[in-house]
Amino acid sequence: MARGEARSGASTAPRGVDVARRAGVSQKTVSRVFNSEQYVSAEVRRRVLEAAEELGYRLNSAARTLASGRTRSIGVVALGTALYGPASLLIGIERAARDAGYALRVVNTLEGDPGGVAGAVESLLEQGVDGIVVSEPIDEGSVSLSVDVPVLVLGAPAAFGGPRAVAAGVGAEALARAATEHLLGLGHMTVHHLAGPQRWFAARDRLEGWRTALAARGRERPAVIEGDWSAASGYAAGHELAATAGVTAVFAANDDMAIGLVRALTEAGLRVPDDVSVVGFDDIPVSAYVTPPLTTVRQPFDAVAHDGLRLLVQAIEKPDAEPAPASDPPVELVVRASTAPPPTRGPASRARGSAHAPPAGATPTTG
Amino acid sequence: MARGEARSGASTAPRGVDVARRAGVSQKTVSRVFNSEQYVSAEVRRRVLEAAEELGYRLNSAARTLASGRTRSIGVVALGTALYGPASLLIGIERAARDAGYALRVVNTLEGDPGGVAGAVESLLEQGVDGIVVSEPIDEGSVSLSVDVPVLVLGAPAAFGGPRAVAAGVGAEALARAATEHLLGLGHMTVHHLAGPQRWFAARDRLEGWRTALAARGRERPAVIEGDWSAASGYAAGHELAATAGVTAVFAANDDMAIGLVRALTEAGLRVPDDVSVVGFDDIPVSAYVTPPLTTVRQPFDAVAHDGLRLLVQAIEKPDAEPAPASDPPVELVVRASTAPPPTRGPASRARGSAHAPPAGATPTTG
DNA sequence: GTGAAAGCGCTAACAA
DNA sequence: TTGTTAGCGCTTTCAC
Repeated sequence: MARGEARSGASTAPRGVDVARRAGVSQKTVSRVFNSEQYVSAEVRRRVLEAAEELGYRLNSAARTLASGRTRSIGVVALGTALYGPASLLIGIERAARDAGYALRVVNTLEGDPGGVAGAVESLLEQGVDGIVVSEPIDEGSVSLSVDVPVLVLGAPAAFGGPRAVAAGVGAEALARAATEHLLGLGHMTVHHLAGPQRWFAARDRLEGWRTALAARGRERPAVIEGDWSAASGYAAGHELAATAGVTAVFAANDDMAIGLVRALTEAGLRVPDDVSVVGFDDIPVSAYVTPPLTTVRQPFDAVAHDGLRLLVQAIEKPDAEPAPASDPPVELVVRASTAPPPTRGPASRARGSAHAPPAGATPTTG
Repeated sequence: MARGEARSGASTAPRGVDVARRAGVSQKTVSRVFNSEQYVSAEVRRRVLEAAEELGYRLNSAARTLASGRTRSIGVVALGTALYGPASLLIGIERAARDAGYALRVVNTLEGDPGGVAGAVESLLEQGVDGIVVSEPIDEGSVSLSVDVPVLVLGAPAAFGGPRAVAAGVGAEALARAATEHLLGLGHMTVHHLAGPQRWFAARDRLEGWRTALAARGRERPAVIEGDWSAASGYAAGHELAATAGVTAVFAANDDMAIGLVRALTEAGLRVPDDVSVVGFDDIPVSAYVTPPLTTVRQPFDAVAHDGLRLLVQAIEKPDAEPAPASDPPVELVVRASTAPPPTRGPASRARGSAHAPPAGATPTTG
């Protein structure tokens, strides 16, 4: 059947042979030009490019994939891109993938989705990808994935992605430790922790960092309150903490919860940071402008996405090379106005209902 | 060359014929089963499925695409997924696409990217997509795109996506009008507007809604301040507005700017809402927990993504059918504590440096 | 209901 | 430096 006839699916788009005919070369030469292979004379290249331009030629990626076995694309399994962290990570991944010459296929797995991560991976495999990024997964208790393409796990143990997976992370544990140490350094006897949902590896890492920092100083470890990342859960936790004696410092596992927490404390008549200091996690865009401006910790999403993708691309293109270890991302604590030394007089002296003092400026201080 | 030999790219994955052989049928029958075609006996279907299961067979999507001309995937051009609106929209698009049986290819175009939207579209076309979603584009002054697949434009005029494009939107103009009317209804003589960057269609729509609401009541239209969506720009605008006489109500084009704005006003000694009322836009998760809880407007991202994708899929699968018009999304104003009637005494009576009264609870009131 | 044959548009291997 | 040949694994068409 001739091209352009009624065969459904037959498109009218120009093919390599059309360009070849027009340029007076073989189809293979057109292929060479579009793959930037060597051994094509400048003159031939020019003619091919010109012919392609005139025809509006575009490589057919399905044909390419079928013939070469390579898709030149990377699949991403993302969870809850509504959250600041995962969303930021996705942006970094997209950029890094594009820079490396890979297109992106995205599957979102909302928490509680049937099939979960495994199902998402399966669907990516069906679409055809050269590698897979599992971004900030939650622990579903499933056995590790077994796939035949390289896997990069972001923000979780490499083992999560199967035996041959590589991993990269924001170093959440070190960041959490820094946040906790900042509070201890201000003189607080201990630090309470408002944790994220413990099904998330990201939440566990932060808890672990907090625990480590307290242990290093031999401090008492108060009971952990577990939130769900939302400001609403931070708010609920805040009311709970306000009713607890001896709370002078709280490390929240993300900024949203910290903001809800601050609000609840304030409503309960506690001043932040005079009575209670609060540290968040993420450095979301508004955290410098809430009242008081939030001391928080900034995650190096770009660096992590970039590093991680480098590992993944290496695993795809040079499967035998030893994977270079991911570099340790920098710890960046942003000190603003929600933290201060503990109150010198006991909690009994807390002035209920008093308004808090005008906080310091919103300009972040990096340390 | 036999399968499994050294030809690079030759994978060892089972093919349709392998399944066919095992099930004792032809390869075509395997294809029928996996495409849910009719005219396959239950017994044959069962055998095929069983054989496929045993072999771990998976359809090869590149081969499918090449043979059928259909990719079963949709490309998304997203801008600045770091922002709450675009990120939320992307989640909705992903879900709607998956429900419709399409995979997603995503290209991020950061503002100022060379090539911009046109370049992103070109790269999607190269990857192979059956349709394209342009999500919340900015006006780059480029002529409209001309592509040979259906285009859905989200949050901008359909014309932006070319002659045959369809469009859907959050109804930002109506939402902005509602926000402005809420303030006027409280008794404010006029409402100032802190606009988003006017290269964004989304920002223009909000400005237009504000303008319309003022015009409808014949009110004076104050000079517009243009921000860049960030809390920092809202903060700068806030200091500017604090120095302007007669400002009693401000409508900010998003919540981040509103939060920065509130902070600047507060620092300048103005109380929100006693001296100045502020309305945001988006209803970001923390807006209920900042001080005071922010009155804002909620965008129906899910509904829009869903509706829009329905249009796009229809354009892909039934190109000749008349596109059903997108339904008007609901207007949802969330009234919290950042808005109140204007101060009865003149601005001169504003108590500089006084702390603001404890705001009302953070529970949203929908109206 | 099922099967055989002919491509889809490209890349791999080898020849010239 | 360029061309030839043979598939990649499916879907399509048409025959049975």
